[in-house]
Amino acid sequence: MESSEVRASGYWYGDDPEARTGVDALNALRRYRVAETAMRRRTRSALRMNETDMMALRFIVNAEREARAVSPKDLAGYLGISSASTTVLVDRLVASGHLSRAKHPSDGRAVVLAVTPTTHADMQETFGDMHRRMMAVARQLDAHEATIVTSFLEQMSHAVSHEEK
Amino acid sequence: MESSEVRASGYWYGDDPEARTGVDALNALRRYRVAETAMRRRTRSALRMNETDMMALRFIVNAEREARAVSPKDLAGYLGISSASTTVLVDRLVASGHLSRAKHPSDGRAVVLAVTPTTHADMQETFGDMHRRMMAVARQLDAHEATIVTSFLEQMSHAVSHEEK
DNA sequence: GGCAGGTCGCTAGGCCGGCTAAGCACTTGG
DNA sequence: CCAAGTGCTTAGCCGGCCTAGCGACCTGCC
Repeated sequence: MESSEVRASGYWYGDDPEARTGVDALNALRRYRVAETAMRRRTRSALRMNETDMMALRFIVNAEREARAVSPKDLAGYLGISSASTTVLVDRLVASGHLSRAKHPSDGRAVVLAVTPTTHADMQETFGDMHRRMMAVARQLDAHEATIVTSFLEQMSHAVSHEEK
Repeated sequence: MESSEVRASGYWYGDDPEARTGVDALNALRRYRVAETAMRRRTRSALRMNETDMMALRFIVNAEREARAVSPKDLAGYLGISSASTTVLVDRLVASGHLSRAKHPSDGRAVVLAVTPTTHADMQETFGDMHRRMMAVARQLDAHEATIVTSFLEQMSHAVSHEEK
């Protein structure tokens, strides 16, 4: 209904062809989401793995980075799936050689999960470059710009979360 | 590895407590994604519907807004699922009273999909407020800010899409 | 010390939503 | 006017989630 005024607010940027409006920013945000979703799908199919399995591996890799042990229960909580589904998920990842199960040193019921060295390297390779590119873009922002971007995204998060009227 | 310098670049904002860095912006982007994902899950469960069905309805509603007829084939293409799955999806949505099938006026093979008035209203109600809130945030940006935000998001999209080295 | 109740992970079985293959109804080009 | 193409559907399969329920183990109370 308001598409006719989309480009109407260049009043103080004059007719700078680079001038953008808030609506452009909104569209860019939508496009980013699409790009990210596509990236996830690509990664998933490249590694022959579903989204949940991906997230599980990333979670465990990150936990290992800070020397934190991960149990199936932790994983289930993080992923928001049942413990039964988690068992099957871990089975899959063990079968595909990405993960190993080990007994918990002090609790006989518990299991400690660890990624195999190969997988650790694969994850690094798969996400390392992308993460570096994103970081490079982020670092280009000066404090002024970072504040604007951060504030915009925080407000958008709020707009999206705000279920109460 | 670089967490120790996260807040180190406030050099020209001085010690303004509001000053942010690119890394903050990156984190805000990640948080936005989480918020959006959560919103989708909430909506889905509120409407007792899966993600694909949601997207299908939104697609059809938007198409109707611009008086464009939607066939199952169009839907399949948009959603990236097979025509068989689309048939079943349409069956579901017709059964739940969200959608109706009608014969195409000139092509006897084709089907035209339309949402029921109730659904149209429901969708409006469900997404209307959120969309308005997002639009309100977007409109607060002046051209300068919008340019910064848009450029950041475009570069991030690129960073994420860039699969070729 | 030993048992009652809680916790952890597993197995079994069901459902949902995707897929491919194949078929039917209709359109269209030679 | 029929052969090939197109749109949608049906049939049957599979992956990944779920709940229910089990055995092994831990722990707090007597």
